[in-house]
Parts: sequence; structure tokens; C-alpha cells
Amino acid sequence: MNEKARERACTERDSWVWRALGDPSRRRMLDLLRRRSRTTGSLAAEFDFTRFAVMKHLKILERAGLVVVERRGRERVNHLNPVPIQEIYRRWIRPFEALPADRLLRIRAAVEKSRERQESER
Amino acid sequence: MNEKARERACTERDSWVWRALGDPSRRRMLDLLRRRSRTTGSLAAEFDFTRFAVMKHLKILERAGLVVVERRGRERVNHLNPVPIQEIYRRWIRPFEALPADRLLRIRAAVEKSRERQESER
DNA sequence: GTTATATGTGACGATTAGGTCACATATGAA
DNA sequence: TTCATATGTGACCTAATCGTCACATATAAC
Repeated sequence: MNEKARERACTERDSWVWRALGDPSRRRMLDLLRRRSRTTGSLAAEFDFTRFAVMKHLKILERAGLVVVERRGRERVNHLNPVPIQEIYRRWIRPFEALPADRLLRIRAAVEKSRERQESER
Repeated sequence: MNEKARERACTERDSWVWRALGDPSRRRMLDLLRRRSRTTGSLAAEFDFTRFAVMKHLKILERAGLVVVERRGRERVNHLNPVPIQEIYRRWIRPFEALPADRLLRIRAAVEKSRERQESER
């Protein structure tokens, strides 16, 4: 029961992060911000769609805590914050790596079979 | 330029996985499947919405490679496949952990400031 | 002050996604 | 064969999401 409660809490807390990471444009933004921090305008120049759309994406990333804003005069510098991604890893990715070996074998067999099935369908 | 091409390819290939992970119901499904493999019906019993909705979710998870299906007579056993999640980690999570120390300090300062700002707004 | 630049807001439209429904198919057991 | 059970398909509705537009605000430089 404790585990269930923990799961549920994590799901809700991480929800904004997952939503933010779900969009390819936003992932590309994070990739750009990973190299160096940028102002909103500088970031918008990298995308085909309008600056307003970029701002919306940044707002979503900020809400998720993935982007932190530093005001510098009339500019707005967007920094990438890696912490939420690390938390996602600890709560979601790592547990999925720790499956028992017998299950992994069985899953691998199922993957093989489904691959064969897909190929025979062609 | 090589790096850019690699990024782009990764983004597109992982796109289905991200989409699949974006929904909280699907994440809960993966959590259930992590404990043990289940038939579609058994899985559907855990959710408030209909079995058909569960099937749609399973289809999306399957398209992303996160769920592998094993036919067993008239039953359909859904296995969790951890491989795509591991790939997500390698291509997306780990690079974000490797930021240089000076940038991390600066980002941390920005996080602090934005937190102060948020608190003063209350 | 005036003006140019950088960022923010509100309303709107098109597309997609999550969900339900009624109905169809396939397998195991009697 | 007959019937119950497990899974699959097509059309539909609703709500959220991504993008645009016109307009508003704030700061730096002159």
C-alpha cells in the first residue's frame, strides 16, 4: 500500500515534466539550451514557427521546472535545469532497468516472436 | 554537423516512445506491467475507463515498443519491454546530467532567484 | 521624452488525443 | 455444434493542444 501511494504521488508530481517532454519541439529546445543558455528571441530564431509559439513552449517547460528564467534587463535568459530530468530517471527509468533476469529472458523471446510475426506479415 | 544529424535522428526515432510516456494512464499501465505481465482484460480491470480505451493505450505502447504481445490461445499477454526506456535514458537523460560544473552553479543560482520571486509574489 | 527592441497577453481556429458506443471475430469448453 | 469469454474494429463526441493573429508592456539608447 505504501508503494502504491508513492507511485501515485510521483505520477502526479512528474506529470508536468512528462507533458513537457512529450513534444518534439520542446525536446529540441532543451537540446539547444543544453549547449548554452539563450534569450527567448535567440531561441525563437531557431524555429520555423512564431516567437509566440516559442514563448508558449517555454512557459510549459518553465512550469515543469525544466527551464529557469533569469531576468537581465529587458532580456529573458532561459537556463536549462537538469534536476527534473534526473528525478524522472530515479523514479521512472531506473526501476524499469531492474527487472529480474528470468523475466527479461521471457520478454526478449516475446520481442523475437513479434518481430518474426511482423516480418511474415509483409 | 554530425552531432546535429544524430540528434535529429534520435528525436524522430524516440518520438513514439515519448508520446507513449506522455500520458499518465499509460505510465500507470507500465508500472503495473513492471510487476508482472498481464492479459488485456486483467489490465483493463485496474482502470476506471472501458476495456476499449485500455486497448487503445496498449496499441500506443506497443507501437512505441514499450509493450510486447505474446498470443496465448485466445488470450493476449502484454509484457513490458524495458529496452526503449533504456534508449531514452542513453540518448536523452544521461547527456543532460553531464553539464559542466560552472553552468550548474549558475543554473542553481537562477533556480534560487526564481524561487524567491515566486515566494514574494504570494 | 521618443523610438526601437524584447518580451508578454487574450482571443481564435485546426488538429489531435482520449474516451465511449455498437458490433465483429476468434478460441476454449461443454 | 453451441455458447461463453477474450480480444479486435469502425464511427463518433469532446476536450485539450499547437499554432496563429492583433495588440499591450517594459527597457535601453538616443
